[in-house]
Amino acid sequence: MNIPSKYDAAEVEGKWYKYWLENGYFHSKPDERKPYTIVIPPPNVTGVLHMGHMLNNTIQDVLIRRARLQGFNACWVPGTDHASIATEAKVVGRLKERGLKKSDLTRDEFLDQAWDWTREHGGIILEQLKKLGASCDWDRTKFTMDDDMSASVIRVFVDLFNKGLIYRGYRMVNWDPEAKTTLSDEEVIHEERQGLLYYLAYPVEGSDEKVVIATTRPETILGDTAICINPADERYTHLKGKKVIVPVSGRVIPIIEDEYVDMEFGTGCLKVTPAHDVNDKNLGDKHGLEVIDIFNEDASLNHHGLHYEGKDRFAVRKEIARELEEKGFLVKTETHVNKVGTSERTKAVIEPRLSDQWFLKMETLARPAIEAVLKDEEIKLFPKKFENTYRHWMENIRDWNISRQLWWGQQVPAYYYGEGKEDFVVAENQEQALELARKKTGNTSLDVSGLRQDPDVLDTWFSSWLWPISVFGGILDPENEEIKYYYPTNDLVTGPDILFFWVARMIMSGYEYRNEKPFTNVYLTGLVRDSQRRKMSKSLGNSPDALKLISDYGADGVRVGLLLSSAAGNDLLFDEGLCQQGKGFANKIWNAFRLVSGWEVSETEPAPKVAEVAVRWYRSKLGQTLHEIEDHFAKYRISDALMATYKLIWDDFCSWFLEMVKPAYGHPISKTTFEQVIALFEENLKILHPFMPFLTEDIWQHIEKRDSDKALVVSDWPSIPEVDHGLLEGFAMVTEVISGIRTIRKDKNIAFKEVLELHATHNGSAFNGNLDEVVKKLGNITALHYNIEKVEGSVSFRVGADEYFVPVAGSVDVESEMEKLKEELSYAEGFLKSVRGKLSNERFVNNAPEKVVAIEKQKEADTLAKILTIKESLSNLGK
RNA sequence: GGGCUCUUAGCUCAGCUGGUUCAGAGCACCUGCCUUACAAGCAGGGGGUCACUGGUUCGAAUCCAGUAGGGCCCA
Repeated sequence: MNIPSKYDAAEVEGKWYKYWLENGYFHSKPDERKPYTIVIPPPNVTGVLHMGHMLNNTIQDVLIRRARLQGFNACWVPGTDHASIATEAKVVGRLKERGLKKSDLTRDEFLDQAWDWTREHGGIILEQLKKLGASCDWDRTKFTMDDDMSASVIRVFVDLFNKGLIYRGYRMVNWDPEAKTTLSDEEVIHEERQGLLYYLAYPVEGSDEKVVIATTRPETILGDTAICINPADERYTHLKGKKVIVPVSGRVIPIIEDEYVDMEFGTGCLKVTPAHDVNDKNLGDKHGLEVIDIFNEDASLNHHGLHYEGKDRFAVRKEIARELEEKGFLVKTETHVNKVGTSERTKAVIEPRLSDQWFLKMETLARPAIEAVLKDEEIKLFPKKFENTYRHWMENIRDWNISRQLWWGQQVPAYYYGEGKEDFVVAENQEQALELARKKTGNTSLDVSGLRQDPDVLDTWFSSWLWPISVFGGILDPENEEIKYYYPTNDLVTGPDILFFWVARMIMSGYEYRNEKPFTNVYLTGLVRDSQRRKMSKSLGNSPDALKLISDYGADGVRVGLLLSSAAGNDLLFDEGLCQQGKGFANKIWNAFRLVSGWEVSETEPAPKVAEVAVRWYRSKLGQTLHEIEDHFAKYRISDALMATYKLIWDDFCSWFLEMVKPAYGHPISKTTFEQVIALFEENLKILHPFMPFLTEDIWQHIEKRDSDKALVVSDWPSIPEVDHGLLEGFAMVTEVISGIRTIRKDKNIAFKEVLELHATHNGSAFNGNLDEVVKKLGNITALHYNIEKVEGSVSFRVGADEYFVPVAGSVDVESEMEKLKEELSYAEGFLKSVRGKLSNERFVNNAPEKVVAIEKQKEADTLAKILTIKESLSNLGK
């Protein structure tokens, strides 16, 4: 075998990814095998790969590659979403650079621009995923704005409308004045902001009295239509039925009473601005108040703002505060911390705003989704703790505002034929709409020019909530082969931040449109943070360049680095050192391979006993570890599965096994042993492949020239070897013996090359099945003597109840030997005391299970024996 | 303000239905080694009142209550 001395990740990764693609290993089509399906959480089409994506997709790749090895028909569907707000913001930004405004373009012209942008930037992120090694079925790549995907969305809208679940409502919505669109509640982030609480005095009509209210938003007084007091508040009883004059505008508004008012907050007297606060809106509705909207869509003031018309809300806040002060209306200000809603996308402060929007009723849709997760456990969340969060949201679910005042997305399929609120029809296309409208109005001469489609588009999540169905064409053609084969999918891997946005809604659409769950397991990853626990963000600049990491540490190294510290649901504190560890691991395996491949193989050399026991032992160890790994995977503890693999390969395979089978310098290895070593190496590669696909495939192909259908990526997951527990226990004891010998070498400055002899108090039975050969080889021991009571001029150590002696040249330091023995003795005596304490406690002996008592008794016996040997050694030394 | 959740070694975290899997892992740290696969390595080692206070129990990191301090979600 001709092996390069250095592992060149960059070259290897490019080569094997290409090979995998050329051979279509990632492509799936329905067949007689069981499917294993994952749909990717579609990233934003114009985004770039960040650490969150890397983690997320590494986990998906681990799962899908393992499933592929296990013989499932593995299908990982990739794709992107159109991200209305983000993409539209970017397109608007680009227009601005050219001195253009969105309103300068027609809708179609604007959409052309958006498509241009998508074509230029879209797919970058998918190319980056390939660098990471993602084994997606690229032939299936979908985009939420593909024709069939959009058609699915429109069909679902029409269907839900016809079922009475979609309605148009005039509601208080979250308005993003920068993007000039509404946002769903979930897209609003509440932040604490330091602000001022303004105390304003409103003159009471027809008296000299003034009533003081407290507000954080003095500019909204221009939209006030009432003052509200608590009917139980005796301070204001005398004001009942009176009116006050709004400062600056001079409008006269009523004083109303409602128990909603918190008497403790501020002055206990509340200004009511129904157009700009959702609670005030409710009060207004209840008391039949006028609604005065003082803002334009960019949150500058309109004509109700009087002399502030055209100015921004924050500028007006300062200016009106000054005016109020000058005119004597401002009593005082206090600093005040309050929560302000901001846009997830644009960071703009959200303005509550009344407008016509489309809503989806959630209550009936939520019902099966609640049961599936919390009752029937048809769908499992990992980690389970998220079920509480899920429950809380689902049980308090509110209707979903699905319209957005944007152009980039699926246009709401509602067609208006008149000015009345109900003068519209909903249909999949204009022709059907026309037909419906003619029927509804009885006006047969109505034509398309009399129809006006709603200008708004649908929320991007209204596309992605159908994702597991629509990628397989399950909405447009519910009986097609693909959807029947691949749906429901198996695992979903995503972040907890979109548990409601996306996961919960997919579950709802799944039951509504397939009458079946969309996936069985939901693995929620942690957020990737930096080592100071800060969220990774562009503005902080603490997010490492994903591709640079891959080029520095190799994709395998980065994958290992990310996975090692990402216990499910725990945030991952990213540290480049972890990638370094991953790279180091790759290097370790590479060198192990170089060692093995450098051995000269002899046909005639018989397999030594030590190699024979080594092989038996490693098989057992492999079996034991595979059981652990299976268990970890079953619980979605991917990092633990990796750590178990890491220790198996590094500690057990490299440090113990290879050292045992390694032929003496200049000697060949027996053919039998060599073949066994290679076979075990291959089993390691299979287990490791999901985590480190490139390195493992490369070594696999170096081991021997293989036909294309024998690539590692499509080989088979190891069957679990039988575990010989007795052998594992014996070996564990042997490692302690070897460790004892090594410690003596170190203490006495004896080089490993220098041979030693070992004397043991037992009769050799503790070294069953050639384990003595292991001691000899790894301890560099020439002779083992059994049934020894004591050896003059030797250093001793104990493993279990047995004592071992190593004769050393020169004088033994009796003092320090005795010191060590005394320490051991006092520890053992202390231990004995605690065990006897338990055993002498009647209630323990009577109440504890027999097994536990027996264990304690065994401990007592073992410790007594140990104490005896230590005492003997001490007295021997003392002679 | 409401709900959920967490606090274990210097760091990041395991520790299941209380009992030798009970105090662990990885990294970091310290001490030897350039031993012919690997110094990105090998061998050895130190390090924790399991946040605090009570309770239940023969027995508590584990169960219960309270306190303190983080985090998340919602209003």
